[in-house]
Amino acid sequence: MRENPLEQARLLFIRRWGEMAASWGISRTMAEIHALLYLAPEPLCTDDVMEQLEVSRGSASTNLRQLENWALVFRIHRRNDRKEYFEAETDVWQMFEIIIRERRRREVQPIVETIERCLTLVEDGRGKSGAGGPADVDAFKKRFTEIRDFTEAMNGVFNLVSKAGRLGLKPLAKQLARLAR
Amino acid sequence: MRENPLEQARLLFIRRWGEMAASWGISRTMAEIHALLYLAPEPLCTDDVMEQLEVSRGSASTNLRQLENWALVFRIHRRNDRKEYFEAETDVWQMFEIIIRERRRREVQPIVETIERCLTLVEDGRGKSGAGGPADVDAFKKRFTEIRDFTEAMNGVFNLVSKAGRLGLKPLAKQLARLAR
DNA sequence: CTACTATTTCAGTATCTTCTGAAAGGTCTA
DNA sequence: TAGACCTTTCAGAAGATACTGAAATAGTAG
Repeated sequence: MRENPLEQARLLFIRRWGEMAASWGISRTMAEIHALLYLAPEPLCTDDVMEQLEVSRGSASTNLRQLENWALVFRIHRRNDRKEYFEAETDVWQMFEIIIRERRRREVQPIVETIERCLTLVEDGRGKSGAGGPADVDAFKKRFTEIRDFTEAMNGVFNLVSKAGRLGLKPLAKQLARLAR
Repeated sequence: MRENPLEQARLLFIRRWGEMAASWGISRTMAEIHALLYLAPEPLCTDDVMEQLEVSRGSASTNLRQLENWALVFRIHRRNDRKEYFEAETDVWQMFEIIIRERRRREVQPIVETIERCLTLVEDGRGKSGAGGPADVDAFKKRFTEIRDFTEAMNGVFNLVSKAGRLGLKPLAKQLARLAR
């Protein structure tokens, strides 16, 4: 079984998916479970996950719950079976949209708000005593403004790619042209 | 000094920038140093960094070195001064390009190569004994192919945004239209 | 060459994250 | 209501990451 090429591919992918996620600040085990389910031809139960990835019941439960909260994994109930089964979202563009939307909300929004606040503070500082000259104020304002403009542009790009990316480059170009008008 | 609005903005931004980076798998201190230098009106030396962020000499040295390796920070030498000073890249789009290019190389490329390898393995598995039916082979192939197509599309988007993003949406649309043709 | 100044390295430590395993909690059936 | 079965929770353990502080290294001027 282990030297079966399909099985090799499966294990290799799961391992690397976990490593990539880990380097982007997502728990390795959570990503491995996601990969396992992404490749599974049918829903798996908690014990399947525990067995295949060699993790404890607690870890499997917690990580499956998190994946469910992200809407990357769905809980499936079967008649005459008390167990819960899990199935992954398999639309890659949908996965992308979910991940970007959530991470933006949790991990980018705070800095965006902070920058707005900083711009307000900088304006407050203009002409205040001990605040450095107007040159300093302008320098700060420039730096903050540049970051804000960048985040706004990226925001637009991601929204667009989420919406039109799956359709290919042509519709993406069309949408973008409309936005740029 | 602490209640100076400019100073408040500076400290707030440095703190948040570090937090955001930490949640994306980049060392908090490294990001704080980067933010400190990004806002500094002129180059700072190691002792400035140690003092302002309250970190040890070892940490300052290591993190500055890393930022230099990323080309997000430059080392400056002054005549009649043995000390080294540091200055940040201040072009936000350039920062973006550097970060994406490096992280792609280090943390995305491995999974891309793995997927290619998986697709090869899957083809090897076709018709092999114990490998599951052709239906299984096709299912695996589909999942891997979808991820590969996605990564290729994203690759294109990032290259494009790196090149044309700073120019605004219009040139971006123009470039994209050319690509899509 | 020596003294002086600045930078790098690294073993030990601290901190943060994630996992484990077992107990507690839920839910269904007889 | 008891018993079977499954899931969740959480205190303690393990592991990963990053920091500290001091010794080693490197470079420069006299």
